[in-house]
Amino acid sequence: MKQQARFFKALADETRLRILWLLMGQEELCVCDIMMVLGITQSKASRHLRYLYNLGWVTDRREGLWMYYRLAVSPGTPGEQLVSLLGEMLAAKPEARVLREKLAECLRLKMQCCPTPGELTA
Amino acid sequence: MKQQARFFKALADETRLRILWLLMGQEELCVCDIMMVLGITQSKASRHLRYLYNLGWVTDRREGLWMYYRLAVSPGTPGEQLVSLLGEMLAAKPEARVLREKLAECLRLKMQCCPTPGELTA
DNA sequence: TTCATATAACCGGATAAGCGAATATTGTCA
DNA sequence: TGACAATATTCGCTTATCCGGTTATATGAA
Repeated sequence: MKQQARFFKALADETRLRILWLLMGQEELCVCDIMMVLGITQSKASRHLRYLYNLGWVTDRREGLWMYYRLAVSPGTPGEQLVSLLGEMLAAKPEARVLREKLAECLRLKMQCCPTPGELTA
Repeated sequence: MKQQARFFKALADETRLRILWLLMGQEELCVCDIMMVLGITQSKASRHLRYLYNLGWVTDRREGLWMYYRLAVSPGTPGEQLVSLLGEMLAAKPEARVLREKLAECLRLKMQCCPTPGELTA
């Protein structure tokens, strides 16, 4: 049952919840997106993303200098049920809505000034 | 979203998971039941039960010297969904089954040697 | 009241988690 | 190759968490 405790520990941190929330609303995000939207340092963003990666919550994909992360929960697994539950819990929160709006704005600006193939198809 | 992080933090500890698991299988339990089944100190059992109590996961009921705790998740809430998800996750675990068996044995012995009205109706 | 029992609360100490700053790694381009 | 950019990792540091042991509180009985 130590395994289960570690599983929930991933959700026991506000920053990681925010990251998962952003990834729920977008196919994939790079580290700098998350830094900007959440207003956190690069080291903090990267550290929590690696944490989630090591526990299997997200996968990564390198594209040039950028590392893109995306949610990696298989349908029917506890992880998937938990993520959708988390989504329900946060959908009502104004704070969470604001994050989604900031994300959309951030992605819009990015695509406008320096579009990449990755972003155009996403 | 700090609230949600605290919510999941309750499940980020193996002892608390075990306690919730036991409470899922029984109407209510007193502190000494949990001490015995999990093989932990009184201080540890009480501490985690108060933790769960303060976060609203369980309610307490005093009956003489004993404090009985029971799960306090309202149907349809995230808490209830989470508890049932946790139940699914643990049901397959041999370790969790063993705990339930130890609990049953422990309650059987208790009822045999010193039955109380509370236990007889439960 | 005094004692015994069950539980809660407190107290250090050990361990783990989180952080920013600095550094290392990896990939790109000239 | 060297310079640069995005990300990962390491390094101290601070803070939070968990623990066993102890003490305090509450209840019931003698």
